[in-house]
Amino acid sequence: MTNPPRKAPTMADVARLAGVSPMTVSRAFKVETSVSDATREAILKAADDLGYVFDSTASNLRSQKTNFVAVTVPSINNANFAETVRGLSDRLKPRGLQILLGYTDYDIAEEERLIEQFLRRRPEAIVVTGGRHTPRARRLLENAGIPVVETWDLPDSPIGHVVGFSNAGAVLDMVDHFVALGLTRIAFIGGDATRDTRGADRRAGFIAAMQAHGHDATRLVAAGAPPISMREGAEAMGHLLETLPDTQAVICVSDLSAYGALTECQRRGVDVPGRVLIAGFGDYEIASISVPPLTTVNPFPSKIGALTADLIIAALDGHLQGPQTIRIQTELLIRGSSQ
Amino acid sequence: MTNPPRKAPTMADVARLAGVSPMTVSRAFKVETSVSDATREAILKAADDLGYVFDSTASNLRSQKTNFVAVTVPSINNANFAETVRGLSDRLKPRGLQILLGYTDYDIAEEERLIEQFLRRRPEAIVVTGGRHTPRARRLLENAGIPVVETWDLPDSPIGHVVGFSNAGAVLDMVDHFVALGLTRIAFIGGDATRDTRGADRRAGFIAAMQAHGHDATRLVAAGAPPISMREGAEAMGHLLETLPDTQAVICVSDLSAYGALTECQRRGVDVPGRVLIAGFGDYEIASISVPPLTTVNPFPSKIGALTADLIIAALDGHLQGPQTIRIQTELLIRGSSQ
DNA sequence: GACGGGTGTGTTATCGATAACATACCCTTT
DNA sequence: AAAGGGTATGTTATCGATAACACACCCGTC
Repeated sequence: MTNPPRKAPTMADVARLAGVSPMTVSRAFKVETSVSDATREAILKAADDLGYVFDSTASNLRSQKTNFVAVTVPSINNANFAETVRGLSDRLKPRGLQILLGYTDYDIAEEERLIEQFLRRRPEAIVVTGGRHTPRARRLLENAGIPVVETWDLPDSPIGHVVGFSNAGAVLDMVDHFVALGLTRIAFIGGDATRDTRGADRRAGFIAAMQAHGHDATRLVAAGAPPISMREGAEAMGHLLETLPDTQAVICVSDLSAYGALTECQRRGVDVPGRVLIAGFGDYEIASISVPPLTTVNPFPSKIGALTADLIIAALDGHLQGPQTIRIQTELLIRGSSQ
Repeated sequence: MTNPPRKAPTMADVARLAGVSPMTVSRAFKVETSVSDATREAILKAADDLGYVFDSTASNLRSQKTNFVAVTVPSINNANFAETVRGLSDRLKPRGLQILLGYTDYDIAEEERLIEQFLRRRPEAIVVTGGRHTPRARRLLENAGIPVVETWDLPDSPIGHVVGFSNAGAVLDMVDHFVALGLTRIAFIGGDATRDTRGADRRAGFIAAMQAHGHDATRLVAAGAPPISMREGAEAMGHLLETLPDTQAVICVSDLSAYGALTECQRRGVDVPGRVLIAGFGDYEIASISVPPLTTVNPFPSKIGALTADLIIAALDGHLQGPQTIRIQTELLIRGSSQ
């Protein structure tokens, strides 16, 4: 926008100025290639003088390598997924791999579109969130010919690699905690099961656990379409307090809705944990800071990212025989909101 | 990873199967190109049968268009910046433009590296956060030959376009609010000025405003290196309450630290707003949900993104003569934490 | 001193799509 | 019926870097 639109210099221009062949220029821009120090220095100087900027698009085509890793997450505005992306990115960067990030808005049709877009860019690997996809998306991933990693879940029939945890299992632990406290009237606040599959798994885990204990598993509050955030949690809690005021404990699909629920109790003068116990999911920062702090589950989001990166690197190096499934052990964090 | 690693089919393969020339296949994959319905249908069918996936890398090189827009933000794990990215992305998507997102960790040296990486990929435009860059980064942007937009700030000497607001001005409004309430002992909690320049501008605005009113502008609590989040806000508030217990109001660099400060008061039994008033910045969701809700400033992050996208599209269409500066009007939101 | 191996550099062909140009055909207009 | 314009398709050359191969030179070894 700023400077005259003269045509950008190419390696050939740099080569001419430095008095070498284009191939030597190409080598000078890579690390660990055999170019003498003097030659490389002269080339980099020439490149700098010309204002040359390396052109990846040409490199990508010829070398059939883009150094992209495609990543799809449900939402970009979510601390949990952001931490996973950060974990991924930080560990891929030293390998020269760059993340191509997209969000699906919790919509598998949108995910399909995104996956197709991304595969056209010829990434070295692709990471998706969750194990539920459209049939076409699944086919695209299966035929992509690159490492595929499904995260944040343990799919029944994985496409390739998996780095995840049992959403249902984590909530089961949570229910056990409440039941051990002698509680029986426990509710679950979550979003539409059709969209957020991890949320749906958590709800399913809640129902299964309650039934296993022989307790009523019908105190389910639907908080609308994902993302379920603080406001939705507050509204759902208000609804719950009005319709089922004898509820003893509430498990929320995430810490954000749990925090919303907590504030709604505070606004209505309902003591937490005195009259109602509250728990969330995700170990967001708010959960450890709020007063009282929130009981939650830590799914180690950045660890998911880091292990996914390790898997990708191992796969690209050919160090993997078959598809790997890495199961993350979640941690139940009992805090003030439930004791 | 899943299927046999046979070589991926190209347009030539599709063309052969469909009985047309590669050029016609190319046309069939674009919208609004003259290909008969019958031919296009046959081509898409052939492509589907072969499992052909369009190869952008070749297209990018030949057409000299990548349809990338590069975007750098300080942190990916920040709701404000995430909303800006979302505003950008949602409006660029219909134009077929894809975002290449990277984060700098509030470090302009890292920003320089990122900008260089991104420019190698030949984006159509580049968006950066803030107006402070290394000299080399600035030079790279100036010579990139593509539209450049600086956001979230109003730089003194912009590189190209700007979509931002006055961070200092917004805090000035905030100080006026507190002074109008008759308060004089007002503190500011923020991070290291050297890294987060927007935070530094807010602090500078605080100092200038206090001095303009003739009040003491030295109640500055340093909360460490960015990102300054809830925990840092709580720690800083604890420090403040111990060292300057007569402080009447606290302005925090963001809502996250403001919320941390609020909870620290609650833990210590210090009434907000009874004994201390608190304000934040950014209008994060927590600010409207917390009890009491937080007084804050709405900088309209998604609007910044949307207007930036509009600017980019206009620039790419050649509808812009010179560099544009769009000034966002921030909104002061007076809430329970300060009244 | 002949040989083997490493290092630095050059030459040629190529990655896969598409811009630019060319052409054939059909339909309308006068 | 000839001219003009639009539509559908084909041909050729090219985007800019680099893989693959070739080769010259230097060093040490037996």
